[in-house]
Amino acid sequence: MEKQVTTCPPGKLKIINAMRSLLEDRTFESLTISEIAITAGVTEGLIYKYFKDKRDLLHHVLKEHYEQFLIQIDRDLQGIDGALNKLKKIIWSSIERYANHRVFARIILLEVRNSEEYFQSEAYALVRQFNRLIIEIINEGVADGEIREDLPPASIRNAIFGTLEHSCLNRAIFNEEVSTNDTAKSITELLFNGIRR
Amino acid sequence: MEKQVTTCPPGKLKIINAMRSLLEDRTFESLTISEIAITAGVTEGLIYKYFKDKRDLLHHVLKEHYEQFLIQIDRDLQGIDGALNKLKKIIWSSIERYANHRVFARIILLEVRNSEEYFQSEAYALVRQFNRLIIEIINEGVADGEIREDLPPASIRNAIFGTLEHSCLNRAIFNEEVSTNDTAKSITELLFNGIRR
DNA sequence: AAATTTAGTAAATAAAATTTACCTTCTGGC
DNA sequence: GCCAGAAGGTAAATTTTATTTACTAAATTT
Repeated sequence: MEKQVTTCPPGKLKIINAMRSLLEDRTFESLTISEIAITAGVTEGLIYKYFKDKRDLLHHVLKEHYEQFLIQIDRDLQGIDGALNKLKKIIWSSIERYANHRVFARIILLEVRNSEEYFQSEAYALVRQFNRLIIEIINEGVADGEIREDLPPASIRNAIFGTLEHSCLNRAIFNEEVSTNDTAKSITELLFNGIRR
Repeated sequence: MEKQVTTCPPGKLKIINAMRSLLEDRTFESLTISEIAITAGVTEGLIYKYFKDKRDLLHHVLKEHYEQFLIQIDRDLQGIDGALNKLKKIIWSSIERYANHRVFARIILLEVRNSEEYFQSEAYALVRQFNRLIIEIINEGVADGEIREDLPPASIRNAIFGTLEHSCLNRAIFNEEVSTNDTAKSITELLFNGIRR
């Protein structure tokens, strides 16, 4: 009956927040455990109490971000009908997320995919979940005749993800501005109707 | 008058080859200088004689790969007319390169973009050069009426690069097979004509 | 033939990550 | 009311890696 949330110990929270804040303008590799500990105001040992290693902490931060992202996507999709409309909304929401959460964008686009452990992490499980959602929507669109049936759904998903990510790469790397509405509009237009005149 | 090639010292060559070969099935982060030196059959110090640090060596390997890639692209484009035909060929050539040169794909898709130094490297200068080529072709296509003029060229480029890269990500990460012809065909179809039925 | 550069080694140093041993406080069961 | 053990935390040692330094020996230049 009780709220079984097992509230996060303050030290752990401080570590996570320090990591988030340091990643705001530093690369993962350039951060040291000592630096993270100092920023968090805890000792280095405590980091290893809560996380297997530096990467595990990174994956944890990503997981929290991704959970928020999925919750928002879920909301955003409420009441939207039709596969293309759903994809359009997902494109918009994703851009919006990358544009306004640079740490999230940097972690997922630049920092995690180069390690094997990531693909065993809970964060990656969430990514796969999002992937499945997209594939479902594409299949729905093909079934309804909204989407061409001569393209492999995986290709369509790759195009959507790839275009989205590449469009936000300069934001993640160089901190360039991204106009969510304009970018989402161009991408949607492009992917839905093609570049051919 | 002489051939001014300043032939590469054998030790340097051995280091580069060791790096290439280790990256075949290991991530950059997981490699140690000591391991690279042993594989190359040289001492650790020699690596620092020729390269600023571990990353500098990585960038050098990428640069060599990218040079080969650009030479091949140049050849592949010979005699091809029309912006869409050129883009089609570039898509095919890129997929082919990623599919058959996994180390190249891994380095550029997974290992370099997370460091600031990369964007100062000679390797990145080559990437920008390729980028400009694509933009030129897109502009040519718009001018000729082959490509829609209502989409920003940068968006089109992002879509092409992004889709290409995402289509080869599973190849780079999980060593999954990629059929160059099928993949190139789907991507081209998709980007040229859109996913809408 | 002296002077300098080039290719290379071996050992020291520095910088990180990770582990270990320990201390305190709180909590549930007797 | 108390005590065993878990939970939160520290401080210092250890290990692992990257990087630097000081030094040969051969080749090249002058």
